[in-house]
Amino acid sequence: MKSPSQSRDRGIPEATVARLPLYLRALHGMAERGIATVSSEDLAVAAGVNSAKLRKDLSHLGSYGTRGVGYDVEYLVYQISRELGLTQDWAVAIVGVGNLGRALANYGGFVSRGFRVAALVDADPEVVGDTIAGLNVEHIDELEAVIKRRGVSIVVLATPAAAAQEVCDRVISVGVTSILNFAPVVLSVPESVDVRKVDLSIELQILAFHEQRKAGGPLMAMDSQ
Amino acid sequence: MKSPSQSRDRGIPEATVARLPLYLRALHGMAERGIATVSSEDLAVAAGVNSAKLRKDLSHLGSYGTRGVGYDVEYLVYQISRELGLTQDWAVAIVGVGNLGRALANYGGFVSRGFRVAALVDADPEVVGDTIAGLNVEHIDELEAVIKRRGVSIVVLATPAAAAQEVCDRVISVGVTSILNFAPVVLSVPESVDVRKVDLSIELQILAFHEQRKAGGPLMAMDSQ
DNA sequence: ATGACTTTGTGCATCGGTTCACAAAGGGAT
DNA sequence: ATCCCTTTGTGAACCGATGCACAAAGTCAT
Repeated sequence: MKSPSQSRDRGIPEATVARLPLYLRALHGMAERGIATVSSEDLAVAAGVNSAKLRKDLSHLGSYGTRGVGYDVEYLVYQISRELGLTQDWAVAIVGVGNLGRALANYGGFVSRGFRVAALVDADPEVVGDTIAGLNVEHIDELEAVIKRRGVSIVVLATPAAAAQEVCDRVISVGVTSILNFAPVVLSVPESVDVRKVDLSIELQILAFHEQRKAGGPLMAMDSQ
Repeated sequence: MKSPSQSRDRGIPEATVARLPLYLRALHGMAERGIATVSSEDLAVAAGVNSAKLRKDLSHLGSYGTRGVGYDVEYLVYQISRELGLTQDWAVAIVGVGNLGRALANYGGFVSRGFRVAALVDADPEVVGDTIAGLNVEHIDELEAVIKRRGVSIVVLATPAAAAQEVCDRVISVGVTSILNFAPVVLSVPESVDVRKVDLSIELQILAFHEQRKAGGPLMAMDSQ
């Protein structure tokens, strides 16, 4: 039984959660430029959203602004970081060290946000043993052992589509409950496991849809295929 | 036929558009396995959505199913492809040939969907002139010329954050209206330009949020699994 | 202190999207 | 043809998210 409760409501809407990292990014930029205080209007512009939405989002975390003044940049950075769980350090494993896996391993954006690439794993004997981004690539046979040994709690799947489900099952079997999937397949996982997916070709297809509409529109019979 | 305009209702909801590529992927898999006909229930499972949603989505394109039977796989592939604009070929330019740009250039998922990487562009003299994925890397000074010469209509930004807005402005100046942005910045563009963004670290942050909550939020309730 | 001014936090109307649940439409058997 | 079975397509209720608009709460100047 969950009462509305007078304290912090822990039921933060998904849509809000998805925008918090955006605010955080904008705030980091401001902190770097020495801005101490920011209004919802300015922060909204920097994050590319509208100010009412931003205020409502922040209000889900608590009442951290000062009326007539705005938000303290440092303080807000801390509050959002804490809410997102970025005040602790997360060990991430990347499985699949092809072009994409390599790019992810070298991507600076992770480290700067409390994420630490703690392991690289691949099946190809050609790359196992290589050092990428300062890390030794380990063999897929070691997958479970590596995950346990390094305390990995988030796994990034950058394998070929055909291998993704099996790797997924295996990491779940050793307790991983958060997966970021780049393979173009629908993973089937238990309820308790969180999967987010990024499909590069899907994004392009959505762009193509809109582009087509702009270029031709409904009554454009150029489609003489 | 229908009241307003006799043609297909062109107002397809965004949420539906975003799922069409998912259905398409599932259908391609089925076609390969020789499945001729599929029910909304089976297709929904394959695409990872619920069947009512799938039927409503498809109903926006038209009435392509047969009651009591299901959908013809080949026919549905064609209809969705056409709707998404994948029956034509799209020339894509990738700007920024770092780790990520390279990964994208080599990513097979594009080609297989009517997208053709038509140009690679970078600012670093070290990589300009290299051949990657069978393409010559051209200098950023040539950006506008290359885009016009190759008929590029979709640009993928894989540059450092600091360079993204300038490149964005320049490609827009030569008529590009669809941009896929991997740089962690909010691009400012005219109304008429479509930007989709993929931010790898944002996805991880969302996972971290949920992971933290699972692991025991502020007041851990410890329910007995 | 007081009043003018700024900006937050939120109640409320609205909108788009999801899900339910069922009538309508087809196939196949007799 | 008629009946039964399957599955689509969709009206309608529901649900979460968005955006407006404003009272409440603070700052600053005098």
